[in-house]
Amino acid sequence: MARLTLEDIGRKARVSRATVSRVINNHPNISDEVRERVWRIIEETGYQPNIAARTLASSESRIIGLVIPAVLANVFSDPYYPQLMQGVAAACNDLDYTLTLFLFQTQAEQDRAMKRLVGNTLLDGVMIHADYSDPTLPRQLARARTPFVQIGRTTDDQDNITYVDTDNYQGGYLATQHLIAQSYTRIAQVATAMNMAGNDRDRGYRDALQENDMPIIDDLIVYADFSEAKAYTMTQHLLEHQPDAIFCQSDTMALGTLQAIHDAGLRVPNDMAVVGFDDLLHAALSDPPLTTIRQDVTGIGYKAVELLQHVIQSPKSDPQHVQLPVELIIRQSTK
Amino acid sequence: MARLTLEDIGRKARVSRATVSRVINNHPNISDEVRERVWRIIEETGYQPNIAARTLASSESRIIGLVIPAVLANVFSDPYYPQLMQGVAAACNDLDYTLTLFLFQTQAEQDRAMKRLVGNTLLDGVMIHADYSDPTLPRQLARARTPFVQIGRTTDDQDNITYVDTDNYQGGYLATQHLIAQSYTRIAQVATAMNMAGNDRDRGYRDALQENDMPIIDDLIVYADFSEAKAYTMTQHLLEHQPDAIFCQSDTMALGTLQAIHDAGLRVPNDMAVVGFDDLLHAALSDPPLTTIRQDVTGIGYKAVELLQHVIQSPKSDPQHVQLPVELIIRQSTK
DNA sequence: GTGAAAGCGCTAACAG
DNA sequence: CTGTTAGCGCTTTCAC
Repeated sequence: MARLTLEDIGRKARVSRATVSRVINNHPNISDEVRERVWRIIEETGYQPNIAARTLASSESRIIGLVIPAVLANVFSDPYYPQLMQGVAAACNDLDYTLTLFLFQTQAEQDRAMKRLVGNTLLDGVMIHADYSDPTLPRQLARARTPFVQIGRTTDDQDNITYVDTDNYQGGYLATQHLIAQSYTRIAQVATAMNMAGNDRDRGYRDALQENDMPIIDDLIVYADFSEAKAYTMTQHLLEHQPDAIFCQSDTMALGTLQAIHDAGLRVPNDMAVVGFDDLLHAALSDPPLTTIRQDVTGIGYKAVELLQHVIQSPKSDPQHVQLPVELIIRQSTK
Repeated sequence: MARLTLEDIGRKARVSRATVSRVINNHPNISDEVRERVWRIIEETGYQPNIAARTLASSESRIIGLVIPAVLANVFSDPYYPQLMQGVAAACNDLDYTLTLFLFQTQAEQDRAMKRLVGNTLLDGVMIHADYSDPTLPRQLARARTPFVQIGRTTDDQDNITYVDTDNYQGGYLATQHLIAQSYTRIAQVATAMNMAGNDRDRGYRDALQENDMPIIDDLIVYADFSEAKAYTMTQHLLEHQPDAIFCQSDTMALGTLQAIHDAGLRVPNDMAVVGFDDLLHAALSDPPLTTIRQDVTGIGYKAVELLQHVIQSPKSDPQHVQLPVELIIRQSTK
């Protein structure tokens, strides 16, 4: 059987195609009787509107895209992305959007697919996952007037862009404050460079120290680009300067740090406290279980869709900047 | 500026809209001169065809869907899904499909969204991730004549359905054969029930034993529904029957098994060998690193798209059943 | 409150 | 080889 059209439903319900369309789209000014009759036929027949036709006529598809750029896709084994996508998917289900996923592993792949993305009349809008410092995609989208929101930030100026992000500053601050409260005095940091999340966490760390009149000691700050191996090495350097606590900007790095401390013959938390960031990975399973900053990744995904919906509906409204709260999770790696 | 249409390009290139369409769709019988002129204008203007219009006119969208049903989404913290999606995404990029993702967490969510999926004129086809025994979705899709392929299998009869799957049988066989080759004689199994993957792995286990004239001992087979905790408990029972090796149907369960063995005061691999399955999770990081069966999850995702493309292009052709090879990865949990 | 009719931008015969 | 024309199935004025 060929697929039903509005015309067919109209015929069966003895009304015009236009009326059926109105019923489906909940227009006012339809008599209850007709409305009911039409809905009954629709249910009976299992009629489904043709989305392409609807999109063509109304230039609204209720399809949105999630873009995960090449640089980031490598990290995809991390539970971060699955969680993010769960949040995005949940919001799409709730708000009746269909989700398209653009996942790139190489820059070449991304460039090739960019066209499908940027000039795309099919998507009502897109969410792009941004970190590190490449603002190309956001710029292209802005130029093409495609509504979009950013998840995370680039180091670029972001004032005119709507984004959701974890409150990284607060995370760094809380972690450090917690260590200070436990009377640690030489609080080191395993940081990351060249990304906004890291910058913000670092600012939180510094502000917490300063507010407590504690010095910021350059020797107690090392950079480890998010990898466990690098964190291991850098922690070894750190130990020469005798910290009594270490704030790691990610749980993955904290694992390397824990290992380095262990291999140096020191005990956590007795000789050295460690705080991580994320509470995604093995934080609870590490030895000892890691005190860390939990970020609400699912919430970020959900919020991104809500923001995008807003941008789609009111393209002229002011850009919004949402920071989702973080939470200090105290386990056994600090006293 | 309003978006360009075929008509606009035609005007600029001094040809009809139909000709432009032909150029874009690589039709033969276009003079090289016109072809070149049209392409130049397209490049210059950055023209992008309207996908909705194209879909409406041709009833082909080059959009496909990936469905991950409710039961499975809970397990989403597992790196299995990210890897699968990487494969799917890579294939979509290569084959020029746009990917839509349907990710459900609850049955209610799924039911509500089902309509968007099943009668959907927008999707050329869908891949559904199937395991456990719910054949509802495949049936609905078949009824709606939506081209689809299955990733994994249900316990339902699947002869008339195209699917990709890991060669689970071979995995169970290889794992067991490896243990036999190492001269273990009382080889136990931590299995899972009610799912095809588990059934197949179990068959491989049994066949390997039988081919080597070794008895299948019921007391040496326990069931642990994929969870680490359950595996821990069941392994404790197992130990009463003095196995000298244990094949676990997943790495996650193997972690529980390792723990139980450790807590019983036994050493791996000296007192007891352990083989896992997946090589996804913490297999290489466990203590000791786990001998396991590696499955090519990314490959599964990639293959699923290729199969779907085939089904879309030749709906009448015979269903295909693809089993991807597995690989025995030997680490320190076996001698 | 409902119908008629004009398009949305494209593809695909059918002519020539 | 290229242009003309008729839809694809829907939304949306504009009448009544």
